[in-house]
Amino acid sequence: MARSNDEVAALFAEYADLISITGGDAFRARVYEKAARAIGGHHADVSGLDVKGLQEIPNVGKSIAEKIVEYFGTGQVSAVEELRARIPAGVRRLTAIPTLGPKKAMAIYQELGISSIEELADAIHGERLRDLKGFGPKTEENILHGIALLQSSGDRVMLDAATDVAEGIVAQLSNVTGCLRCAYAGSLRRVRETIGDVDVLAAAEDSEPLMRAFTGLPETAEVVAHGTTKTSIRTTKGLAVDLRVVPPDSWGAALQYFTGSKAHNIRTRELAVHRGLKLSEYGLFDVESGERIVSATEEDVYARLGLPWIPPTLREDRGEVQAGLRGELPELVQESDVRGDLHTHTDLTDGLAPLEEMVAAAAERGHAYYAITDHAPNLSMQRMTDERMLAQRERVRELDEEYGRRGRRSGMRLLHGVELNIDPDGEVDWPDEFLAEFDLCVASVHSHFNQAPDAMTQRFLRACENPYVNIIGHPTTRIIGKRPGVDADLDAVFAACARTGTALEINSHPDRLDLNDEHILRAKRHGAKFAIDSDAHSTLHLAHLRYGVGTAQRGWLTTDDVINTWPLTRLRRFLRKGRTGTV
DNA sequence: GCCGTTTTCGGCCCGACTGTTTTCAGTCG
Repeated sequence: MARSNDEVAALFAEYADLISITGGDAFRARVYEKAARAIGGHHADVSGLDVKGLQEIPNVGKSIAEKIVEYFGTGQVSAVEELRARIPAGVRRLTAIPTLGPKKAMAIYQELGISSIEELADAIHGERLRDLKGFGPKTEENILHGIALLQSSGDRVMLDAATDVAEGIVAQLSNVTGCLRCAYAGSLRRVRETIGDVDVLAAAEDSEPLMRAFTGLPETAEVVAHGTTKTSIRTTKGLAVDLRVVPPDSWGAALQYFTGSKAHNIRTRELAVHRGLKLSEYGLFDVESGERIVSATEEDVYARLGLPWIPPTLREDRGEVQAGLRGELPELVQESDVRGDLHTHTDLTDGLAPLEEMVAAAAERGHAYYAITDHAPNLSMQRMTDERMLAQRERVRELDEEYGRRGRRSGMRLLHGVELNIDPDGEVDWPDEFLAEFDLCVASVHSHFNQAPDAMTQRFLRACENPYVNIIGHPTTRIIGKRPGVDADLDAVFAACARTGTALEINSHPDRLDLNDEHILRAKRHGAKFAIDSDAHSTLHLAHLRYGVGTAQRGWLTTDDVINTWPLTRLRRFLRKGRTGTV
């Protein structure tokens, strides 16, 4: 939808980086960063706006508006091109390494001529970096660690980026004449947190028109391999996409095969062997006669193996086949089960949209309830005060009345909450009296990520014991490919959450997905409850919930585990926690 | 380069942490 917004946002983010790297005005760089964020999160497509309309977007003034118009008119922005000409693209790539910012990247480039991560690693191993002013052995160590972290996510892309590409391609191929079915399979269909390449599957009698359409897609930058059953391309953004075309009657077996996981497929093939059958991407066959028994739908294939259809998010060989055989597959939580979002921001702190716009967008999504949880004062960069928070609450109450009046079907109730900061001792921003007035409190770690494990564990336990803390936000604080999760005794934390009635968040932002599937499985065994939240900082982020739901499914969660699938009365009871009569 | 209950110029988020330095620069959230 807002694809051109993303293009412009990426361009200005790059421009901001280039300004920083070349030692330009830091304030100017920040303005472009802010504009990039605002444009990326803007609801309307910027390609259709004129200079005047563009200037209505916060942090977009005359100069930036004109650059946007220039971009859509000429395909580039001359100011950006000038800086690009001065700095190799690889230098900017260096700043993706954690602990390596624009100043160090420029020093490395100017002094040693290094403009790629590989060259940098070589220079460190050759001990050439430590001669530079401001660089020492520890810096080298940190950079190497950062490179390892960066490469641990490899060439994998985030879930949202891969989903956008895959859905776009599926939509285009579905329109090709002769295409009977088209869907993406692979790790994307299983909603893994990062995606290596996208597998698209199509059913047709004749593969030729589909293959031709595929290699001719606007997003196709390079055709890596081209055949009648399989074609591989690389998109303009560098993502590898495979298209496989199968005969219509093989659809189910092929979809099952290409969805994986490998471990799940091995398990299902074993099951087939035990029954004198053979399972491949072409179908389920009788070994004796060689005759194909079923292959048209996944349901047929699973049923013939004595299994119910297994949701793709469970197909990781984590006991789903055994559970299926016993008829004990969980009834997984679905996106449509989610009644409300319990962690969202507005422009009162670091969100992009005003309260009214966020609430309207939430209502548009059909939520039955919605919580506003802006940051609290201890995250000093957010400039929150008691007065601002109370004024926001007034406005939330008014809006609640307005939206609540729309009745049971289309009405939405608003909760006024807060995202508290859990300090190194496990304390939060406000005293009990003030906290008691919120409808709910999310509490999260935002700093001091490197505390010793014992201290970190105590910090979380203390927060859980707080009778006003309802949800631990993005519990491990990891950022995929950038920052590992905190080191704490998570089992102790999960047990404390279960004991105290504190929910664990499944933060749906594609860069976080925190808790992840494995943590969810562990926490569920402790009896903890969960909240699937968007942590939206713009109206567009509200849609991220789908990724949180997918992650929850990978953790085998049902609606009983997820507090924001519950009716409001049951949710409110949970939010009262242990505090009734204790204060 | 943007913005305005500190308002059309002069600020702009700010404090902590780290590693490199002998008083600070760079990075991060």
